[in-house]
Amino acid sequence: MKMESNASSPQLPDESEAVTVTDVARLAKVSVSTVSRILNGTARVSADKRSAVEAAIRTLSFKPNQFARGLKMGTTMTVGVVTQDIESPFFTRVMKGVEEALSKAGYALFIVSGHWDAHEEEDRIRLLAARRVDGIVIITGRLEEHALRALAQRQPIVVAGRDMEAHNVRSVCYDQEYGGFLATRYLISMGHRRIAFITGVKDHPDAQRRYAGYCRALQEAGLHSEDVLVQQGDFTESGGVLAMTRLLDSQEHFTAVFAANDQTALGARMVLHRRGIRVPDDISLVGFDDLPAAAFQTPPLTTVRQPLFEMGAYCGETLLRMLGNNVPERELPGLELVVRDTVRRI
Amino acid sequence: MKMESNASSPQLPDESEAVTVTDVARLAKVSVSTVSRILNGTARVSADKRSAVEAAIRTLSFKPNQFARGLKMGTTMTVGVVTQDIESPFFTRVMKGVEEALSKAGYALFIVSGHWDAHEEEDRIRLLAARRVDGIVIITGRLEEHALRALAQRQPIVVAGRDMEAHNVRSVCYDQEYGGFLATRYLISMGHRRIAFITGVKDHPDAQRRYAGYCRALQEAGLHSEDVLVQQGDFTESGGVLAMTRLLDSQEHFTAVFAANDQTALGARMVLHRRGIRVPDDISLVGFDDLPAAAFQTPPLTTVRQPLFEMGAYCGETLLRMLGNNVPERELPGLELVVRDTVRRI
DNA sequence: TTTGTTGGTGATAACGTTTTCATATATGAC
DNA sequence: GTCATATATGAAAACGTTATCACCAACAAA
Repeated sequence: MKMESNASSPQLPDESEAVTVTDVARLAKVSVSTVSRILNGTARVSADKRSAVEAAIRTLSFKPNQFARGLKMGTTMTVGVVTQDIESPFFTRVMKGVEEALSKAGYALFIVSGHWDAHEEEDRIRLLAARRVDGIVIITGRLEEHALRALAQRQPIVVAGRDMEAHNVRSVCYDQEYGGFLATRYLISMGHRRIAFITGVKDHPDAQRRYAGYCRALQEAGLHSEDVLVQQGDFTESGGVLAMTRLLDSQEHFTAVFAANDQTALGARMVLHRRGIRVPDDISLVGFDDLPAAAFQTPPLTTVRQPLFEMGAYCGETLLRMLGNNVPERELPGLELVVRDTVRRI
Repeated sequence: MKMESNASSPQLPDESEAVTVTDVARLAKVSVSTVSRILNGTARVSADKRSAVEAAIRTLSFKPNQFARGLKMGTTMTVGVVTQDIESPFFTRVMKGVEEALSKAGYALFIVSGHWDAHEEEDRIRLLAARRVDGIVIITGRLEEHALRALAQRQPIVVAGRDMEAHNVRSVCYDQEYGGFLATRYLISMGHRRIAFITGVKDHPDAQRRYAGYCRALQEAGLHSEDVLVQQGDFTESGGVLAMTRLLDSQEHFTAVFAANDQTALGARMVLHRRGIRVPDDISLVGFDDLPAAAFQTPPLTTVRQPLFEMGAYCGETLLRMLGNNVPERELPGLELVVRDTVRRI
């Protein structure tokens, strides 16, 4: 059966459906110009012709060919979204915000993934450019600033999770240092003194800033950070598993762990459970991001909330404005500590 | 600053970059036909002209306009993917598989979301059709079969998580009834007799099939399903919370819960934790899907694994074949029980 | 020399829109 | 009744590609 249908259709199923404005015009007994005018509301036409055309459009179920339109108008009503991992809850949360803002305005989204590889990322962005997208939203990419600047000559770019200003480039980001500070200060306020830290991806700006916040909070409390309590993670669950294992095996004493993001915290949490160490009774844990899943952990995870969805929506709306749409600027909520059940007072 | 740049650019940043084949032809001192021939390898051209054209393309950094090409050729090298929730781990796992298969073959992905609303879903699919995508992958949509059949006249469709056969339509799905059976039989084999079930979205075929499997396993063991132990869920965490709460409040006795998917299980798990009920010591729990997060729950969740990524890749490759590409057929692994730590023998 | 057969090339006609320009008709002012 | 002025319409020219056709060499076969 599969073979049969496979062989039988050398893909011309739509040939019967090649309905164009000319067909509509012919059926409605008007010129193509008139049809186009009605389609775009670009001039007034008499009521009778209008209804005739609308009827024709309906009976033929005509949809204007976006390619022809894009070719003629130079605008594609399409924007590209660049992510690193189409599956990561962090990225999808932001993407959902972007989608919300843009699809409402009639834009379609090309979603491409750089898979954390700068080379692949650049490649994908080129693909977007070749498809003449009207704009691009990049979610914490790995591209250099100058590359971004060059890209921005073709179409406006908004980048989330980075701080840069250039012609045709806007950016949104939260104060990651402050977030790290917030989490650590909270742990200190709950009586913790020896606080371990599991870092994010090496060299990633966000990871570095959160670490800086951790250090500052320690310092302001008269404590000092100890290298032996800082372990390298990579923003993934399994990275958290590895780091937590090293921490435990080091035999160092600590009463709390601050993980650079929620996924890392989840990995760490699992190792603790495996070893029979209770959270928060034996060790306290705080994460970062407040992913939707954080609230459903056992126990629910205390974490620093980044309004990711709002950030995505903000990006989308900013792009819309750069594209000439009139969208009001959105108030962006800040970082905020969400206290749940993984920290104990000692 | 924002105002300034906002006002200054009524979006014509690429006007300087409007380089076409004509420009290339002029610079290389050949005709546009020759340029096109070189671009597509559609006929042989002399070596000297070829190198001249290639040099021109490089110096102008020319990228053929996909719109013009699409208009002329009727093929867009674009496929649409329709999901219900761009953020749900279930959908993103499948999507990642689709992306893997298709982007490798040079296709770009339009990703749209129906938000669980049949009306919106149809609307989005129309949008895809207007953009003349070469094919569509639908992940467990809500559309009626006849609507799908109509859509398939325009372009080939592959639908994941449904079982239907039609002209220009392929489908992949797992035996959900068997999955439900597998989970329930396992619980029975571990000595459980009173097993609660939290269902999925009402009327959703998968949800119904899993329930059927649950009933069959019970029956084959000489037990019978009791309505009071079956609670309505909706495939989300909060649905699981609600259902579990009702179950507990009903004062019915049961020793195990089978949740219609992992997200539901997570919600249920949280309620149990809140009430001080231990898993698996007091109550056993099994989920469905084996989402990446399931392994990182505490304790790690016993569940029925659906190879979602593989299913997505299979869909992508099937579509590729329907589009005339020569891709070998992939062996699709079946459902499988993944035993972790949330079920206790009694 | 004539005739056919290549292999390489350039004009030019599509593809399906939107937009400009010109034209016909109706409306009013003198 | 003539002239200006809207108002509605259609013909035709883009947009940037690819594909068809026709052409011109060059060369082999007669």
